[in-house]
Amino acid sequence: MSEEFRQFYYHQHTFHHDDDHRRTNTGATTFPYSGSHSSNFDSSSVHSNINQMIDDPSYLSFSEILHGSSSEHNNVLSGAFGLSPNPSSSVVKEEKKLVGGGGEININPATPNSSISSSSTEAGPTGDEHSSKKDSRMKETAEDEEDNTKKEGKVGKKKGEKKQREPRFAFMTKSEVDHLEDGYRWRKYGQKAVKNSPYPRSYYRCTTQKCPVKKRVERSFQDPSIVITTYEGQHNHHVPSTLRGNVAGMFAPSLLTSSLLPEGQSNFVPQELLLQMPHLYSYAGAGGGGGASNAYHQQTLLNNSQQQQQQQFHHQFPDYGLLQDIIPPVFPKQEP
DNA sequence: CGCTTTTGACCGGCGC
DNA sequence: GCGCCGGTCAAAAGCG
Repeated sequence: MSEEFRQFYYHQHTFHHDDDHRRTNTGATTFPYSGSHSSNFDSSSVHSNINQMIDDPSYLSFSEILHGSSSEHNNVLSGAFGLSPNPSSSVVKEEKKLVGGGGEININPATPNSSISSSSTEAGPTGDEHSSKKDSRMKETAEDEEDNTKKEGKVGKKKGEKKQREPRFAFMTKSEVDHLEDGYRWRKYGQKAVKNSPYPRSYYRCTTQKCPVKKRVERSFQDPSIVITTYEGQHNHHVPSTLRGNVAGMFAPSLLTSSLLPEGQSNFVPQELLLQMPHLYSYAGAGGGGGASNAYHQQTLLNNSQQQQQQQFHHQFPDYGLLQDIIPPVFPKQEP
């Protein structure tokens, strides 16, 4: 399982500026960011942001979502799903290497044989999210009224209790666009400088009422072409109807996941993930509906061996069905 | 005019 | 207690 945490599916994804379609926010127009962020990189704290996600035991692999248990199958999809934090999960303490540029990302422990160490100090069963800070705020807005999640945190949070961490999903994408179209509507509510990175982290919230989903978007400072997106929570609604006409809406999670994911996970797969699948791209092109609006040209980075493994995966899980072209797995690293 | 983004302030947690 | 940090708020500005 811990190995899976360190495997991020990696998509190449080139954005064409002259086809600046319906992005919902600034996207590439603000890239690269210029700010007063310090760039005194410390080699001892390399990409702590990425490590934080990868190390976080609350992240589970996609295969765990698919099959309901941890890693019988060593096939992993892009990134890491997070369900309720598992106190027994392993935490990788060692630094990982992120090799970019060449089109290949390797996130490996520095010392493979000793890379796994158990820890229950971080993100235990109660998590450590503190998104309900309004309790001490003077102001109350209508938005607050509708946000039950926050209220729960507000009311439910007692001394010594920590708020339950929401399910999370993180993945990396090679893209010039920071905020990828995913079919849902998001409102940016914050941006913070990331320590040891010249690139800021942006915070988005799903604009649908009562939907608790949030996401964070940031760039890897080691390879600025890589965007790291972290989803938190599950959508409690479908893709907005106004967006169903485009390519994103064509692949609403309900469509995709109802037969794929365990109960309760049907709205969990982020559209960004789906949109980045090259197979999906061709699928969308065939459909015609999203052809013009889908300006993404993508390629996965599977080598021959991985492709063979992919075929084996399809053979192993025939019920993957049509979805096999939408959600390819990431295969375990090759032994030399 | 309504919605979104920007951005500085603020908060709680945590380490020292 | 203090300072740092990640995350959030909300007024102001921007935009269509």
